Amino acid sequence: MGLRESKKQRTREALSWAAIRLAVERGFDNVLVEDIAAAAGVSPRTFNNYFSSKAEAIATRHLDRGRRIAAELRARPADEPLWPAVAESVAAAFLAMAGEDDTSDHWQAGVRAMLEHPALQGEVLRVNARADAELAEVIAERTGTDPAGMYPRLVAGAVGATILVATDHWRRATPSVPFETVLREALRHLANGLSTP
Amino acid sequence: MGLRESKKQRTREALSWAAIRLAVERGFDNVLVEDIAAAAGVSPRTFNNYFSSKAEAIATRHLDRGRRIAAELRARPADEPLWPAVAESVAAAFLAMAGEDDTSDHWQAGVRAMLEHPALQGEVLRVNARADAELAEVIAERTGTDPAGMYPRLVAGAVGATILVATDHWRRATPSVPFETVLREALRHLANGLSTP
DNA sequence: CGCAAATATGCGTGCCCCGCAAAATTCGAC
DNA sequence: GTCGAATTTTGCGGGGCACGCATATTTGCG
Repeated sequence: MGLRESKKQRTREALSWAAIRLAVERGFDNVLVEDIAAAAGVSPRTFNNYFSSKAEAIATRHLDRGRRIAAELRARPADEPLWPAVAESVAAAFLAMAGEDDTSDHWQAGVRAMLEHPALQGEVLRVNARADAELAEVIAERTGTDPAGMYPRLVAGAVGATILVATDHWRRATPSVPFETVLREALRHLANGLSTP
Repeated sequence: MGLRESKKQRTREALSWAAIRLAVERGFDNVLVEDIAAAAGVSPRTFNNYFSSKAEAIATRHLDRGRRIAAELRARPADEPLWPAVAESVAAAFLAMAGEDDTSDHWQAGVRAMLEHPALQGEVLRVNARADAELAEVIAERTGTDPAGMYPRLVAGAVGATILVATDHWRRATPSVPFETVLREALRHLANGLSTP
């Protein structure tokens, strides 16, 4: 990557991170694009050269994680059975990105409040769908099924939905529970074909 | 329902329908709230008393359909196995609302274009999630599982994702295919536990 | 160095969404 | 029917967002 591109990357991350931090601290509606730009050291106009909305700047981290799941799955041995491979890929992707997260109660409460904003919900679901599409490609390769058929997309969609449910469940759990436990339980249900427990 | 409320209902539907028609005909960005309000015979300000955005006005039909699925499922015999009951409920809900749709190629192309708009994608996914939550409640009752646990939400999420995949697949299919065929194939995969075909 | 390409910025515009208060309409009791 | 209370509609105004366009600035390279 050239110097030019890596600087762009850093600006992008600074903007995204500033957007998240400010929105968690003050609430989505109490943050102006102007504030985010200032926190990242660029002009307000530049913000919209990187992201087409506040919500997109915040949700881009979710997209990165989704992409990483597909990447992890691609890197796994091709002869590994599908469900274990998926479970490990998801777990690995979350683990790899967990270090950056603040785990204080205060932060988590802020995140929960932030995620109630309609614009953010829509955007998160949208990036989830985009990640599902990438995941579907990998699954088609892995299972040898038609990439234009429904099967790979159905599996990817179910995995994406499972991650959403697990994440949501974990965020609401009181007292708090290790995320990996919740995630693996959810994926276990899925691997069992969602048969009634 | 009182006279007052039924009039509100009619206004709501007039606004939603006008929003859809205009957006399909001209494209989402080429329709102003002002146009929608005019087409429905109310003031622009009134539009936002009913819907908090253009996208919401359009997506509310999807929400209605989602709600209906939950209602159909609730109306089915409690001893029917889960997957067939779900499949029939989904099929029934789509069938019941199919009559109102324009099936011309022109219309369908317009719908496809409209659905590419980010704001609309987010909103559709959002209402899908809300419908999933209602569906989860019914599934919890039906399966006797903990409504606060993950299982009902996982099933509902998978069903919701399946419907999205089937709908999308059907919209892109060329030459066109009966929707019910696609839908039932998708649900069959799901009922099979998404095992590799 | 000096030029070409890429990026950042400033400015102006059109639109959206909502709060608020003032009309207008509806409903029920009499 | 009529009147008053409750509900709904409307107009106005404001704050903010997203983006097109032209200009300035920075960057990488010969």
